[in-house]
Parts: sequence; structure tokens; C-alpha cells
Amino acid sequence: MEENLSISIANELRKDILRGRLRPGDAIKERDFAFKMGVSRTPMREAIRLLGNEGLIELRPSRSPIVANQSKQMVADQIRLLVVLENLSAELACKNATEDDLGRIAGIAETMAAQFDSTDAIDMFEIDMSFHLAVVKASHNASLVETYRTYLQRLWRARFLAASLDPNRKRLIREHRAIVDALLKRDPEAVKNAIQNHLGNLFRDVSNALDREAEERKTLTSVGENK
Amino acid sequence: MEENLSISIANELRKDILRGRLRPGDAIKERDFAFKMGVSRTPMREAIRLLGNEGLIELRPSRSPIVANQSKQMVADQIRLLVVLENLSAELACKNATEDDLGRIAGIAETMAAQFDSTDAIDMFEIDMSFHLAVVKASHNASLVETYRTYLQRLWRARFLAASLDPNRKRLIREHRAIVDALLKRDPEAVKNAIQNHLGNLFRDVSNALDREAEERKTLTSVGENK
DNA sequence: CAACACATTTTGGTATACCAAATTCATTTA
DNA sequence: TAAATGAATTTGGTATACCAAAATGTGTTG
Repeated sequence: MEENLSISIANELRKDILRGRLRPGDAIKERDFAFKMGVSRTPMREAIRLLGNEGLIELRPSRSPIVANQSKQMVADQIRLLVVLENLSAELACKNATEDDLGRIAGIAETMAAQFDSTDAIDMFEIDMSFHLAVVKASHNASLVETYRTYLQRLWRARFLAASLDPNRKRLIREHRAIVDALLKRDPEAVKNAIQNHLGNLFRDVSNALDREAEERKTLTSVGENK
Repeated sequence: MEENLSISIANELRKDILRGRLRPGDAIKERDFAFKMGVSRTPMREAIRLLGNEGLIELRPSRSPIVANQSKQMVADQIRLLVVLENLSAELACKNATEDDLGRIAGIAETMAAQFDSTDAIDMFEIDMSFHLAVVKASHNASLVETYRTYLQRLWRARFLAASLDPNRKRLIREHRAIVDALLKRDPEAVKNAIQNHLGNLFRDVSNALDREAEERKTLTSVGENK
């Protein structure tokens, strides 16, 4: 897609949100952000609306938009859907994946295994997410890819917090390899089982991470000034 | 959600698209449509972008946007996903539906049975779609509802064409009743079977309808002027 | 000290103007 | 008659101004 100013602004804001430089609850003041980026309100407004549609920003009447701050119920709902989308992609990828697709997926898994200790946590998490997205792309169902991407982004931060809480590298690499092996065999049941094994406790892990973060925020608030 | 000018314009355009007053391939000329509706380009532009995000309008560089004209592959992809979403909603609705939810779903099915012959095809199709959406809402998973709604709208026209081609009222009412009965029993497998039975041939039916329409368009084009 | 009223600030929304790029159309030439 | 060239039109995108509504802050009064 051809990139205009609003799309490049949206890309930059999205990256800031996913990478944690903009945190849940932070205000995105249209005029301020436009001025800082040296653009007018129009493309900034359009970018904010785009991210609003993607669920990353929450628009509020008569108040500045904020980085979306999702309830545990919303996170649970999205994870429930994400798992179903990954299962569907497993089934379809077994049928439709090209040899290039499978090669790419296996390559990403190898890259993670090889570089885990020498890559910072944020970059490694991005590779992890690109692995999952590559599996979905191997389904060759464009709607599935589009919808999956939406929830991948919405859940990004929560999953990153969960991954940071329990960075079990051996388990991660083993479970990704199980998914790759099952895909290479083009065995849908085996892929689904491997995915279930990999994501089965995702909500619990994410929930724990969000609880932990809420505790930390409460501690900071009680010693700091009340805003 | 509070309705501003762009949202009400988007709602009007969406209704025109779903109801067939704007057809696939029709241009949505920003300046012309804004003038006709007595508004400026800004809310019209925002409304067009909103429908672009929803997949109902296709934006093109340096050309007027057009009503999305989906390939059969895209339709097949979307149907594949829609069925999975309906299956998930069946499972969750069995667990989470309130008695009000079930009453509402049964009520819509009864309304269809009672009013089928006295309601025009477009209105009856809308009731049919509201039945399916009510089942999904009964899942109480907000992300599922949002995603399902997206594909319900994208597939609206193709499904309406298919329904018009083979308006089998008895079958439709019977199959909806089977879904309701299975929901009342809160039997996920029975609901999934009923949905599979109901939607199992959706792609074939839709594909036939799109083929038929393409034939008709070709016939019209060969006797009319080439644009 | 709390509540109320008024002023100020912030904000979303919309209108309009302008620009550059792409497309289309018309004319000319070979 | 077809191709090329130049002019005109259409179009998306962006900047800026303005307005009304909502939120916030401040001062006064009871």
C-alpha cells in the first residue's frame, strides 16, 4: 500500500504503543502530537482514528484519546478468539502451505533458537510474534490473516508482559519446534495439539502479568502524588 | 456511541451498500457525494475511510473509491472464517447465554416463521442476519461479536444474492428452529451440527449466485455500450 | 470548607482553500 | 488511423481557521 503521512504516523504510533513507549492510559493529544511531529491535525487525526479502529487507541467524547487499557475480560475474550484463529490457521496451513512457507516458518524458529540469549527481550518477542504470524500467513486465507493480525496487535503488550514474567526459553523453543514438526508432517491434529500445548495457559500467564503490573502501579501511586 | 456527521454518513453509505443501492464497482466520488449530502469533504472522507476499514469500500490511489467487489477467493476465505466464528459462538452461547438471550433468539426465529410470506425479501434477509447475530451476541464475547459483525457485513450482499436465488423458506425455518432447539438444550455439539447443516453449503450457494450475476452482467454489457 | 457560578482552556468536529500528482481528453502529426 | 503531446480535469492529501461543547480551574459566598 502506498504510504501517506497518516499511514506513516499511524505506523509510528503503533510501534510506540507495542514497544511500550506509549503506555495504556497515556493521552494522545491530537494538537500536541501533531505539533511534535511537525504535521497538521488532519493526518494525525486520521492516524488516531485508524488505530482506534484497530483497537489500540480508545477515543473518548470531548477528551483526548488514550492508549487502550484493556480489562481482563476483554483480554480473555481476545485470547479465546486468538486460539480459535490459530487452530484454523493450523488446519489450513497443513493443506495450503507452500514449501517456501514451511521453510520460512522453520527458519524463524531456528533464528529464535540461535539468537535467544544475544537478542534483547523486545526484539525476541517480535520474532516470536512473527513466527505465529508466518504460520497464519501459510494458511493462505487473507481474511484470517487480517483478523489474526488485529488481535495479535491488541494482545501484544499483555503477552509481552507475560513473556517477560516467565522467560522460559527452553520451553518456548521446544514448543515452537513441535509446531514446525507437525506442520512439516502436514498433520492438522498434531499442529492443533502443539498449539494448544503452547497457548493453553496463555490467559493464566497474561492474567498473572496484568495482576502483577496492577500491584506495582498501586504501590507507586500510594507513595507518589495522586494525579 | 455518540453519533457525529461522519458516523451518520458512514451508516447511510453502509445501508446503501448492503441494500444494493450502491453496487460493487460503483464509484464513491468524495466531492460529489459530499455535495449531494450537503456536507463538506472532511466528514465524507472520514466516513469513506471507516467503510474502507470495514472492507465495504475499496480505496484506490488517485482514483475514486469504489464499492468493494470481492473475488470468489475472498468470499470463500470469509465464509471459511464466518463458519468458525459461528461454531465458537455456538459453544460459548451454550455456556454463557442468559434466558433473555435465548428468549430473544427464539423470538426472532418465530418472527421469521410467522412473517415470511408477508415481508419483502430485503427485510426478511435482515431478520435472518439478526438471528445469526443474536446467537453470536449470546456468546458474551465482545471481540467475537465485533469480528463476526465485520464478516456479516462483508458477506451481506453475496449471501443476499444466494438467498434470493433459492428462497427455500421451509428449509430456512426448519434449520433455524434446529439451532434454537439445540441452544435451549445448551448442547454445543448439537448447535454446531445444526449450524454446519445450515451453513454447510453456503459457499456453493454464494458461488452459484455470483456466477449467475456475472453471466447477467456480461449479457448486459455485450448489448450495451462499453464504458 | 464546600458548593456554586463564571471564566478559561481544551477538545472534537467541520468547512474551506490550496497543492501536487495522476488521469482523461483533445488536438496535431506522421 | 494511430500515436504522441499538451492541456484540462479529477483526485487525494494536507494545512489552517473557526465553532461549539465539554472539562477544568478560580474566585466568591454561605
